[in-house]
Amino acid sequence: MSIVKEIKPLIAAVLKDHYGFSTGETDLTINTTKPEFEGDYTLVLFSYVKQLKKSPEQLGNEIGDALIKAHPQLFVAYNVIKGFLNLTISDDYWRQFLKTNYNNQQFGFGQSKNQKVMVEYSSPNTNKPLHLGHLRNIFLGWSIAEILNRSGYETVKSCVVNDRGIHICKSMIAWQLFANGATPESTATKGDHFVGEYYVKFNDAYKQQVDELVAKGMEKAIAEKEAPIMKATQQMLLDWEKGDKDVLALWNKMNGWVYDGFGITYKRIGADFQKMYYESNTYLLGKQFVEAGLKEGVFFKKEDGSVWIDLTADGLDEKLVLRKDGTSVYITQDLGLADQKYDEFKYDQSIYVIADEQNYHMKVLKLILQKLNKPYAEGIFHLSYGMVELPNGRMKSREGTVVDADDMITEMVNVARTKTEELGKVKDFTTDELKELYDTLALGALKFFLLRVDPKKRMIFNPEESIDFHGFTGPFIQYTHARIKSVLRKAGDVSVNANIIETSEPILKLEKELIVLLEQYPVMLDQAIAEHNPSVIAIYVFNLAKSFNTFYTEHSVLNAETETKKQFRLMLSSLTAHVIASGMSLLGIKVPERM
RNA sequence: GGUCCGGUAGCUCAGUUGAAUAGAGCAACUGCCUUCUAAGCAGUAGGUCAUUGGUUUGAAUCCAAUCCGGAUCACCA
Repeated sequence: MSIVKEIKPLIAAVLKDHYGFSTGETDLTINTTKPEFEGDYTLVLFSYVKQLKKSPEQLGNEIGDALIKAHPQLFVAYNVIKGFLNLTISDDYWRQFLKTNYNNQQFGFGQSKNQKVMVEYSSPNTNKPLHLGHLRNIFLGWSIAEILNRSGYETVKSCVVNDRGIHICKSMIAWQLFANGATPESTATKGDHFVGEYYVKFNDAYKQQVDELVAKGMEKAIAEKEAPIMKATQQMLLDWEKGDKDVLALWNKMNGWVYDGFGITYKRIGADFQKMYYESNTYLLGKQFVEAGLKEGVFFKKEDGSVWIDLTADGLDEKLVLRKDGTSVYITQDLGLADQKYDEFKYDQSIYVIADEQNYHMKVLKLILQKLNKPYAEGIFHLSYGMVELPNGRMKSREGTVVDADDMITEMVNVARTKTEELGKVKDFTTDELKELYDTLALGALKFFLLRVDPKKRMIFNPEESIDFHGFTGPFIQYTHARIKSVLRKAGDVSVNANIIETSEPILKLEKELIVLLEQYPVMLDQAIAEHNPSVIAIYVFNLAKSFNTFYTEHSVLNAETETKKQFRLMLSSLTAHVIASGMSLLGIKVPERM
């Protein structure tokens, strides 16, 4: 149990015993004490001053006295400044914490929650390669699943591949028209990039045809429908739906190329899925909901035969759930897929990692399922994230302003190589070791960059400036880890005598700062889960690394003042390295032994 | 137009269940490598927390209005 959770009921008890004042533990405001004051944790007193008719100073002194008297093993000192009661926790408590956990590989992990959570993420289209926006999605989804997993939830990572529709047909038509049978192999191109090129070719040709028609005097809106290449694409979609053999063969072939390409990228960045869904299999789902919904009066039918739900009472609009020709729309298949997932996995929670442009859609999805009284409706959570934008606005694939995921990784690897060579610290590494280190640093920098920001906020990426390796970055934290490991290696295989710290001298300020932070790790995990927000972990691990570096510069571990100090600091360093490695692994980031 | 999200240092972001003098990183400037990794540390400078009003002992945080930016409201996906 965390120290704050431990303290709260003790304070509540004092308030009750001395003043007959009942307060919920959540009403107590306890913060870490600011470094300029004496103490570890601080109780804010203002809220009780009025009700108890005492001055903050008097109140603080009385509570402080009572706490020390009742729990001398826990509280050793206090001071009151203005309305703040600063409490000092005994060194014994911190030593005990360190002793219990310095070698505990499970530190921070939660007990089994007996709950299953599905996390759907990535969900790419098969007509173009992954870009920076996908990376944010993938890193977020993977990370939140990992955080849940380590905290005791059973997780199932899933992916819906958007493998059908007009956009896929565009690449297919363009390939038929312009490829002359070229393949990824024949052109030595990664499959997803290869197909993406034909998607671009389609758009170029389409634009040209529209311009020609407009030049001949046709109205633009009509020209956009009449362009021959567009008509051919629409015909192809119809043929696909009819199951035309040749079209299906081409579709399978081109999607296969894309999957090969995605596979390479997924493997490199560490993305994985336990369950794949393909839209070509799910796009007809959900029609049974329409029947049921009509019967229950949740949906209604218009004269033209289309089916709707009226959500105006919930502050939304009327939403179409079935076209007049009886075909499904997007929301219909999402209803069906939610149901299918539940059938298969009986999830307690289902998290959808989808960009915030679909906030409305996801709100409607959950609302409809609630109105249909689906047992799993409450467990649906949209992990909405902001778009990654360029300094001059959104990335547009048609305008060629997307930052390609593979290119981005390659560039980061180059930066990692350059910086490593400049510093020349790992000249004895083999080629393989160097390759691994560059990958570790490159992906560490990239993942940290995308995960350190609150998912809800849209973020700006400037391709002109490569991602930094100093300061609030992945490599800074990786460096700190390598540094600690270096010290631990030099210390040798010291089997730390945990008893030796029982009589140790006072814990110094910078040691205390570090140990207090370490103790908060499990609380951070809880917070990250409560907020569905991996940036909580990223910020925490950064602060931990920073705190270690300050300590490290000021105090020597191996040449500590006394042998007990040395033991204490080795344990402290060891736990710090472990929490850094553990926290970073929750973000999907590896930490090197040396760099 | 309706709904939702955002506006904090030159830049990128924390802080938003109200609490001490609003914090980091980058960029700028100044120091620190003969002892554990300087991808580091210490320091200087940089703020009308979009604006106005309100609630409160106390507001970047809550409420209202306004300004600015974005998303969304398709028989598109």
